[in-house]
Amino acid sequence: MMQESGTETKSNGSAIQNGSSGGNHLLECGGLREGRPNGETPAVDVGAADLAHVQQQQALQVARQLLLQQQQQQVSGLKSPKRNDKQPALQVPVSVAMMTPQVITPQQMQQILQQQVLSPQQLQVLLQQQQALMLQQQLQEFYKKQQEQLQLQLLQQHAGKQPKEQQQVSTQQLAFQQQLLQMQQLQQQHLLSLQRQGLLTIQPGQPALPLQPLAQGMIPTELQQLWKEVTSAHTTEETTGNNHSSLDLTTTCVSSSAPSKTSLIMNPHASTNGQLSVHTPKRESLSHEEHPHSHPLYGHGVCKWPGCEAVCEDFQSFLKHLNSEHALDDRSTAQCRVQMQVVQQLELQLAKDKERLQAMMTHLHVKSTEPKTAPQPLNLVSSVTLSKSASEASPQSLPHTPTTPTAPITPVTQGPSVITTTSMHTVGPIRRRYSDKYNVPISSADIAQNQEFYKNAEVRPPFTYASLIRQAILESPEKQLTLNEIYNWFTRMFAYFRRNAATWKNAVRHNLSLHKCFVRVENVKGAVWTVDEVEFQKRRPQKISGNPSLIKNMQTSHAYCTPLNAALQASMAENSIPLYTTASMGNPTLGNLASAIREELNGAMEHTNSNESDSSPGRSPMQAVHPVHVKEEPLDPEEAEGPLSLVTTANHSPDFDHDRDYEDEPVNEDME
DNA sequence: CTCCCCTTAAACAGTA
DNA sequence: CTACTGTTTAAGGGGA
Repeated sequence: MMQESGTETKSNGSAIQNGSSGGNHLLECGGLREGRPNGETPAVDVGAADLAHVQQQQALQVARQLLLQQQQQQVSGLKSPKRNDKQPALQVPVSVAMMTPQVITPQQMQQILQQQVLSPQQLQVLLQQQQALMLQQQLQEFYKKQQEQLQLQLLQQHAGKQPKEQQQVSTQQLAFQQQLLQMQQLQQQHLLSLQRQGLLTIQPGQPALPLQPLAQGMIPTELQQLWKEVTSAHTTEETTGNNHSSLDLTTTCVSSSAPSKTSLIMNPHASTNGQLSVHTPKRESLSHEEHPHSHPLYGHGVCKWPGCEAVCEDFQSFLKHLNSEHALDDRSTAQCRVQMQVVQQLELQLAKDKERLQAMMTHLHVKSTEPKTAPQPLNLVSSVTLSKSASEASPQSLPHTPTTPTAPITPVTQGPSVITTTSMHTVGPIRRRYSDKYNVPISSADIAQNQEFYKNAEVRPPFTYASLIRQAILESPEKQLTLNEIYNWFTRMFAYFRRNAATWKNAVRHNLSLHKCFVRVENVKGAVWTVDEVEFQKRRPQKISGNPSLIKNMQTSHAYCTPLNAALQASMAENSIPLYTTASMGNPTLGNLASAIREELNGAMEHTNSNESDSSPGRSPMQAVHPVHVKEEPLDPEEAEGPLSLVTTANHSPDFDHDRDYEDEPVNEDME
């Protein structure tokens, strides 16, 4: 107000300005800039617990590769201090291992990962090598199986039981054989090209690979995928008689799969497949039984093509949909690339997080299974003190330190994430924004995990400043915080905010001033900030134009959520993990997640029936406002005051020392 | 393309 | 004077 001299209509202007809003975008999208002062790219981070199953198989491969490499190193006289005796049991030739992924148990894998011998970059490289190798192996194996299958079918055909069907089958099998030939040729070409690039040395444990060839590594999988479709469709056809779509699909795809072009086409399949060794046995069952719905892109009656979610009644319609909507075009190609990135980063992230978790547990000497499943959205309060020491010990510590279990305070955390982030970004020429958003940690299984994650990982939280500020305030016992306390909450809860203080603090102040939902309350000792929930929720309805599919909307309305969601859905579906889009509400873990998302980012729903049901007079955030109007609506100036009651009354607290434990920052908490 | 939201930067004023 | 707190404005990016 005091500034009236400078610019007139200050106060008015702000009021109007604030009237609108309703976004819950995350920092992720808009926020980051390459040119930032300290330039730490907000990271790639996903608490990938949800993907654990999916990743496990992949991790097994990585682990194996790790071991092999280690062995080689050892042979050549390099230090490998931490290996244990398990290796002999693990040194399975890759090819064999491929066929029997179970050779290495998850425990073994974890052990390997725990040894932390490799940096994230190394892991990534290994991962890619592994993918290429694995694809190769799988392809070969697949061919064998296919041929066997064909033979079998041919034999059966000779036996000739039902002429009609068999005739159909025979024509199809002719096509199969032709395709098989084609594929074999393709495969050989591919093999050659791979080997030419040095990508596919048959010997394991080779040095770092260029990243790009990975795309080509997908080709075998693509073919494999095609064949899978063929077989599944084939079996389906035998019963349904509708064979055209599937056959067309495959033939067109195969024919169009000129070595150069195809590399990108089927990447989503490839990615999904590639990391799931599970498919190996699955394929088998596929060809024998009827598993029409086992298509990686199809599940729960929905097309799982990232970002699609089209409803397909049955598998046939799905195939049609797939054919028409996700044909070979620029968009699909781009999506495939994105998906590829997603998978890569998730894989990497999982490994990293496991590593981190292990280090954390080691550091804290905690039992490995943490029962804590925070029922609340983002209540980090409980465990704050615990992690404080660890997290704040070193904002940016060494990149990668094999943690000795005895180390008192181990810098387990941020280094890797930062590094990987940058490396990932340099890797993918693909739209970086996407990648960033994909890596929003929403994926982690529960909130608590996210909290820990953010405390330690220097990853930008996917929440707006407003959401975070609100969270900070609501978590406080008095529902009010001083600016400095808010600062401290930020630094305490998010490793990311332990740097660039000037920037984000400015942003915090800016948000406090800008948003009506934050109310400054004069106090004896100064001023505290409170949250006007009504105001806060006012922003929500705009986007979530209330309707039954609200949850879904909310997810799609969050940019960060959507891509990741799509990616995760596909992955989770593989493991029959309920999607939090649709089924999450019933699921304890994912339900938490979903509710957290809602709480954190939208606030609307949760508060309607819980917190603020009383303070929001009869206007459900959803229905109250029509989609758009809000913007210019010059909301009456007094409305900011009305609901205040719920907080203002509490602002007596003479000192907030119980809430301010700012060892972390030299800030002036005791300024008076 | 436009509108809106969010973030970031920065200027500026008041206060301790 | 300096540092902190608050308020505003503006620019730029991204999503709808």
